[in-house]
Amino acid sequence: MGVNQQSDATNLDRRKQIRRLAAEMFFERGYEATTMRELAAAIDIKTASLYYFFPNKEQILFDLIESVVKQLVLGARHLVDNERTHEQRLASLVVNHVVLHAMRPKESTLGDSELRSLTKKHLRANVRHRDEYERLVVDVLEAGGRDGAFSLIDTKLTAYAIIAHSSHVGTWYRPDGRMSVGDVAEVYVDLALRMVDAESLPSDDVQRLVANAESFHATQPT
Amino acid sequence: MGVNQQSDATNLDRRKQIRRLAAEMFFERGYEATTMRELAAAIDIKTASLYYFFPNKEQILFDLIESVVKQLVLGARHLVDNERTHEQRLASLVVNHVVLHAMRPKESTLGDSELRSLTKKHLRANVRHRDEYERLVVDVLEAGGRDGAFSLIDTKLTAYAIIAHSSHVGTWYRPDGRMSVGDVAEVYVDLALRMVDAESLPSDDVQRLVANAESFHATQPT
DNA sequence: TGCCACCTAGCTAGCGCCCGTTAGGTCTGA
DNA sequence: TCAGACCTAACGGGCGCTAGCTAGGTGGCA
Repeated sequence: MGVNQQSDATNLDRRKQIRRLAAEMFFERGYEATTMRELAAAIDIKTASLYYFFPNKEQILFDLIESVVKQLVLGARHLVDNERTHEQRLASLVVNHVVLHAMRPKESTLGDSELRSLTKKHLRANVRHRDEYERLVVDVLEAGGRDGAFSLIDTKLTAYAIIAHSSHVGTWYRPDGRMSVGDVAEVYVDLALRMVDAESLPSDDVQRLVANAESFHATQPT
Repeated sequence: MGVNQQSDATNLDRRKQIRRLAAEMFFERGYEATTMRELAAAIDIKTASLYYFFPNKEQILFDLIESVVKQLVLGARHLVDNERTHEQRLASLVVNHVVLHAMRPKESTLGDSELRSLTKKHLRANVRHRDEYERLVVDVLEAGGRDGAFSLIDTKLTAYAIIAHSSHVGTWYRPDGRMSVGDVAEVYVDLALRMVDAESLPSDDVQRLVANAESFHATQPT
């Protein structure tokens, strides 16, 4: 071709470009329904060239799913460790979850809907991360329960419920909708606090957490 | 073959058998990843014979998804209409949702994860049903809010959250686990009532609803 | 400075396989 | 005898992936 040498300014990180478009297509059509030919066409390279950057199709999916769950755990630890009260710590978890799912809805959702397409090895690796994340949530709930800040109906199911409905944000949130990420996060924090029968947090507190989460996830490698 | 004439006792409802196995395989491997050949092999008929019962693959998926969402709406109306207080009416919705998702986890989950594989026409039909269902939940919440029985943070997001985390039951519930359907339903009812800041319901009340829901969904055509 | 080995980022061509679906035949019980 | 419930055989096409090539840089060293 010769014409395309500098077509993109981001010519140097084709990998990132592939991942971005793959996330979009896997999210919209599903992993199995997306073909390497379509993905290549969307990027305007030949199919075989994808294999220069990734060894196979499944590795692209795994990279996407893995990066999100790692980021989720990293963000959760980072935010929780800075907070003192049980209410603030639970709020950190919810804010982290909602903000990441609103910032990267496509990749985030893949981790819920396309796990079955991973190889056994990759699936195990991912389940380990998800268990670790679940553990984090359960620990915060239990600590609050022990100290009397929370009244828990069922710790594990409460953790499941908070994670499940917070993840759902990725499927309906639109940046140009009626609510900002901060608004959405505030609602979900309030809901979570009610679920454990805790005091509500002042809005300023939540917005501070949202700002922290946004800057943490914006500056992270990927 | 000649040997297989009466192989199953349910020889007459091959359609049901196909649907049951398709639900299982679509749930476990995904719709796109399941082939008509595998499905036929699991039933022990030839691939072409599937086309005697269904015109194409997508119709099987649509039948499964559609039957669940219809059942969901039917059950919700049936249960809600019999209850008087706002707390009982919200509890009805949650119980109906949880019981159906625990009774038919595979079909239920397809309606959340495989919608994108439907044709445009079928998708529209399904979205109409889902919107109708969402409307039902929103209406119960708003009525409770108007009468002061509930204190709502955000009606629509609360509805989303309740639907999302109650649907999640389908992915983790096992009949031989630590909790019965009744136990699970009770937890989710309590969580939902907390989310709207309402009084908790006596356990007897919830168990009565569970029994109603179970018998309603057991005797329904499909 | 000039040359050459090597690297990066693609490319062409095609292999081997599996996909959903169909046309048309056959067996069996009522 | 005839219709319902299957079957055999195969079509056309798309799939993931690979072997092997190449144009244009980059770095080391004679």
